[in-house]
Amino acid sequence: MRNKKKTTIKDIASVLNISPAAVSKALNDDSRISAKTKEAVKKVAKDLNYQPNHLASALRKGKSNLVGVIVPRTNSNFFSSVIQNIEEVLNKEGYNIIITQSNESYKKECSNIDTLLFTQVDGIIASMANETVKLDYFEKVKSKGIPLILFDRGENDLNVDYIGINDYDSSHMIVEHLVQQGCKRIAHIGGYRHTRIFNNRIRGYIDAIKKHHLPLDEALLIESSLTIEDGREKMTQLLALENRPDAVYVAGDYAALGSLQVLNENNINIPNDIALVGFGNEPFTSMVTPTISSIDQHSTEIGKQAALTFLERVNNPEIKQTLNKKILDAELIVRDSSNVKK
Amino acid sequence: MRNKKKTTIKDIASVLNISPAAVSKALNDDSRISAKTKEAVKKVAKDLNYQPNHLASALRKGKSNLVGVIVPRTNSNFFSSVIQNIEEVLNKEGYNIIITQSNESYKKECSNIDTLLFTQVDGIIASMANETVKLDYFEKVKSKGIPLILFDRGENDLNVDYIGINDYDSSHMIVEHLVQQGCKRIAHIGGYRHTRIFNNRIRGYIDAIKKHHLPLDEALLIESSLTIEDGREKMTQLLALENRPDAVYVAGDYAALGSLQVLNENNINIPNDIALVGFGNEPFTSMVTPTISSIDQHSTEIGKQAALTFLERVNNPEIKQTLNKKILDAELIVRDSSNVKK
DNA sequence: TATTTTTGCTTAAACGTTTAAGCAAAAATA
DNA sequence: TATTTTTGCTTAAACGTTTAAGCAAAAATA
Repeated sequence: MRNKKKTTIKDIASVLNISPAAVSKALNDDSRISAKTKEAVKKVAKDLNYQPNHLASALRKGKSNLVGVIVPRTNSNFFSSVIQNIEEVLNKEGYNIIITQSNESYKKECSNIDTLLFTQVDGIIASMANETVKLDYFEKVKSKGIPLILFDRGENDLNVDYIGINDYDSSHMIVEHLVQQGCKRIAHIGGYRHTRIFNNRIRGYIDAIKKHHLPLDEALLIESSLTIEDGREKMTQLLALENRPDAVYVAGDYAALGSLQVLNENNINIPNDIALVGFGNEPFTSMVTPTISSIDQHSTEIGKQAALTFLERVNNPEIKQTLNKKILDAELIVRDSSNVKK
Repeated sequence: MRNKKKTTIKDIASVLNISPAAVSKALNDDSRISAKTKEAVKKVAKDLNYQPNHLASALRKGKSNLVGVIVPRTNSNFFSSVIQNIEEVLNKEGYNIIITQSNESYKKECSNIDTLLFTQVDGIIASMANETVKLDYFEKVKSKGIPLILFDRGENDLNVDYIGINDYDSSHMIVEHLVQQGCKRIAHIGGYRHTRIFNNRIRGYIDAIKKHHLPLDEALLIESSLTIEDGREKMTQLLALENRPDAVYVAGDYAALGSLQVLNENNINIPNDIALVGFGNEPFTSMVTPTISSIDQHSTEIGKQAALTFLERVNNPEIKQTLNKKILDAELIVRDSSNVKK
């Protein structure tokens, strides 16, 4: 029963003795086709198991109804949640998404962009790889004239839509919370300064420290790749100081986890000896011992906003893309690692 | 400088005063085109920033060079690693992949299949949703005549290629390990029996228990959805027994984590009072306290094999698809949760 | 009833490639 | 030198849709 030859509009047309054009219009509910014909066409289409050829219609219409999504990795609660929400919004509007991952590599990101452009996507929603400094490939997307929406990891210089949280304020929230817990020497294991969001967190940290008249010690501000391993290393480095911090704010949950492991291994009481706060609210922060306080980035909202922003762009192509930031407030989830008991 | 009008083969042809056909052949390195012409064409293509229109070539060639991947969720180390390896192998052969997630829902899985078929993928590599019992949509893929490759969660009845680990033997490995640790009452929180892999784990558990002449108590064998929450619930249920188990083998790491939380909350010593083994080797198993022993499913190898199997199918379309299982041996990673100290 | 508008289609071309078939010129062979 | 083969292209059609333009018949309007 295997029907290798695919049913086309022409097959339906010849069954009903009408033109292929009429079939196409009937299937698309054109107002100039009679209800009777529409019904007949749809019945035959079903009987013949007709599946429209997306390639042909996309080619003819110059629109693929596909949206490309690029994330550093899918294996993260934040990104997979953003993706899920992008998908939900876009599916309703007849778009499908193609997910690709850069694995934090600039080279992979470039090849992802090429792949997506090659597939003729109608737009790209992306969060940039850690490695990415050169913006040439993203400029290429822009020059194609299709919408480019960035989230979380973006870049002002691209002058496109951006959805993210307020990293600067988040740092303030964290420092304030730690001060309230009685901490007086707060360290920051931050991300790479060249990435805007991490730079904002660092700036927020510095300003908040100044605001509260705490010591702003160079040794307490460390740049990191924010992997588990690097979190371990940087925490070890902090413990080696003669004047140890009494709180550490880590700009990523994975690095915070590495830090926590080192603290536990050294029998340091968390949060009484050293309090710990992470960033990202990954599920494991509430699984480990002690549970880690962290910043929730509202992935649901970011995903929805990214999708809606794309829709607005694609439906109003006459409006020129400009820098357009939507900044959401983040939320600090206080857990055991920074909840000093009285 | 925004060049809205895309460069086509015709543009290149008119610059060089040759036919579009010659340009197409030059770009595809056809042997009947002179080196001189090829060079000229490639230079002009680059100058005009020519990007081939994938839709047109796919339509004409009847081949999209896209492969669809369906996973229950991307937010899992196992699946994201499988995907990464599928991608690596297929990219080298000129294929790109489209990732979709079913969120363990049958309905979503069906719509994913429709999307992928609509996009004219050349094949589908999938791991089935927990919910899926009816195979009609997968039959639809088969009836299209494109390769269908299943991994991890598959179904014999579909008679297609399958790559997975030996679940039956894995259960034996786990029970044997627990027996060696001195455990005498081993419980199993298993997945849904209707899913083949979970059924195999259950069968393996039962046979291994019999083999070692241990008590096969109905109360010790529980079916579960294997979420964190359900793991908590089922472990609570086990603790309520008058004759508690001294070891619990959980068929999924998330549920194992829920179980671990309940044990910790009840101040039960792991592994001395109750030993615990999970399944899947998710990264968090080595992050929690105590670390959880688990089965590694060789995601790298599964991804590669799935991709290679697809390539073999697509390059040999004349060979009829039949049930063709590639079963890899899994590996038990022993950690603190089942390492009884002497 | 004569004219205008609407309905329900058809015809033909197009989207941007690829490819089978063919042909003249050049090169190789006899 | 005559014949055959190879080279390097062109021509034309096709993949499966969509859509602008058009036209006859039916319906609405004057």
